[in-house]
Amino acid sequence: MTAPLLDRTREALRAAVAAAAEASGWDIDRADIVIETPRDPSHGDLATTAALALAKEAKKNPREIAQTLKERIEASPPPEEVAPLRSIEIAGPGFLNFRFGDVWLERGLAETLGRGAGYGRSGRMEGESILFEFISANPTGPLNVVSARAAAIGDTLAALCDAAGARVGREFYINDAGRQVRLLGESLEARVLQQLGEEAPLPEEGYHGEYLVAMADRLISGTLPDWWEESDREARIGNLSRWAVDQVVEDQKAIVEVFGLRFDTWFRESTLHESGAVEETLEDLRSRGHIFESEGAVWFRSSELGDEKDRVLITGDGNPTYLLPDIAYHRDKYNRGWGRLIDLWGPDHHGYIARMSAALEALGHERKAFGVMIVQQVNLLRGGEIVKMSKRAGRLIEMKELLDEVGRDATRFFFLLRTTSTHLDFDLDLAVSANDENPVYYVQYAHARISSVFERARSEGIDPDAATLSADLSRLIEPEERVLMRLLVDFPAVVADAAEAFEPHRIPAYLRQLSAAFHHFYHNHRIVGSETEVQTARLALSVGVRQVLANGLTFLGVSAPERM
RNA sequence: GCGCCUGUAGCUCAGCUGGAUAGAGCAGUGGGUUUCUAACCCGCCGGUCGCAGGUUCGAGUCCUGCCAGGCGUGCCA
Repeated sequence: MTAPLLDRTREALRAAVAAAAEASGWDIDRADIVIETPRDPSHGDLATTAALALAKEAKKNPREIAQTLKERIEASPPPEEVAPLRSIEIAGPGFLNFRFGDVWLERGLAETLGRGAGYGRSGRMEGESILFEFISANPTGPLNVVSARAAAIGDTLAALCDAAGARVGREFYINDAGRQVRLLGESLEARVLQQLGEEAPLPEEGYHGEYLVAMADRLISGTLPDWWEESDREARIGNLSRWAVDQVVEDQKAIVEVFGLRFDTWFRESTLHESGAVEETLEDLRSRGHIFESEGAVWFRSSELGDEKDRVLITGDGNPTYLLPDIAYHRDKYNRGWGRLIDLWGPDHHGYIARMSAALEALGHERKAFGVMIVQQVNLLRGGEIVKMSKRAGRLIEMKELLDEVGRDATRFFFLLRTTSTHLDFDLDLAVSANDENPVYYVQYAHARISSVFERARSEGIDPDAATLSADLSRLIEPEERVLMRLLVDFPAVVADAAEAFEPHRIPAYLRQLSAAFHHFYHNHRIVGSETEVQTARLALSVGVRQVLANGLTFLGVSAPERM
């Protein structure tokens, strides 16, 4: 696809600066030429620090270099149809500030209107294929709030990378094998027996949550399955575990859907054991020379690949540790054709990154083809106090409770507001508050407000969508209008930058900025009722703004209401 | 001990991969639209960017060392 206007413009300027430097005999890597948006709009539309970067090598005053570059660029400017340069200024220590003709922003608005719901997409990450794995909780209980945060981030990140042109997948990993699942079965057995009036203590490290009581109810209230009476206790535990896992996974699927996200795959660990992929992986590692045996256990020599010590894959009593099937799982992802794997893990897993990276490198994959984002912990605040959570005691805030109390829009918005790597204080009182203290409404309100303006226009027989076709965009000359147009031009780059940096929080930040600019514009200028041609142009601008608000909110999984 | 995250306004946080005078929201305070939604807009108040060095034309951002808080450091998952 054609690159968005801002990307094209930057590229054209970069080329012009590079050519000017080269003609002067200065050597600068094209990629090192930074073309940025000045913080202060009075410094122009775009700026470069190239002269400052060249100062050392050229052994000249940066302002002199800037002067030379300026003259050469003016002598052979970038193509008018991409970057209609109106002036170049030298400022400060040697910045080059570029200013464009009005037509530049008008083209940007035209592009926004032309691409509609597709505006924001680009080809920045074309050719990449990325599989995002997130939530991936043990199927032993309800999803909690950290899972909710990971869900919001993973889903939005995938959407952003998709918009940037990458092929993406969303995957949920179900650890339905191993000790925890067995404990789940044993815990459920105890709950069922208790309800049948028998003395049956919960296993020491079992699951104490109330949800197992409810689950036992469900199991008994129907007729107990045939396998319940099976004499072999092992078989009964196995059946209970499977049954319980299915129940839990169904619940997880349901709540995830309420949260508004769809996984492309729900991958079960057990399939890796059944298919022999676990053994295959071990043999693969062995044939590549990364396996040794010691003290009766099978080890992976991960210390040779950056891990702090070697890791056990098969324990002394012959069972695989969690690591081996997990390596097999990631190996499977590559085998399914994904070029890059991104996992979202909780902070308690950070020590695990080195060994997994080592394993995947041992299997012949590039280190940068595997990445882990640590989603930091969430503190829920109520009345200014941290709500204590404890998994062991069975007291934890479930994702479902959060959604019931706060609702999907506010929950997702709050989780996406902050950088992923920081601990998050989630103020429940603020999130549920339906007043102007709540930042969620600010963006949604801008969208609703524009919708309301359109309703008004239609009541006067004016069709806003038709206005976009006939509008003379050069009638948009007010400063507030130009600010909005510039923000619209920025949008695809904001999306692509957020995707490449894996920083979804940039989207809500941008949307707040855009909303603020619209509220400001709205306050100072009339749309419906202004002079006809101006009215048409302003309606077109509003269509563009509303479209970008909607597109951005869609990335976040937050609704864009017509009225509030 | 070692590893990871964090430390920026009273509170919660941004700061675009090293640039120009460090920004928002909330709280506080004072105003605003008889016209398309006041869940809005405008003003004021508020800063030793944890501390100390270093790198350079330039550091909140990079390097080193401290200080403080959180999490981790299993032949558990």
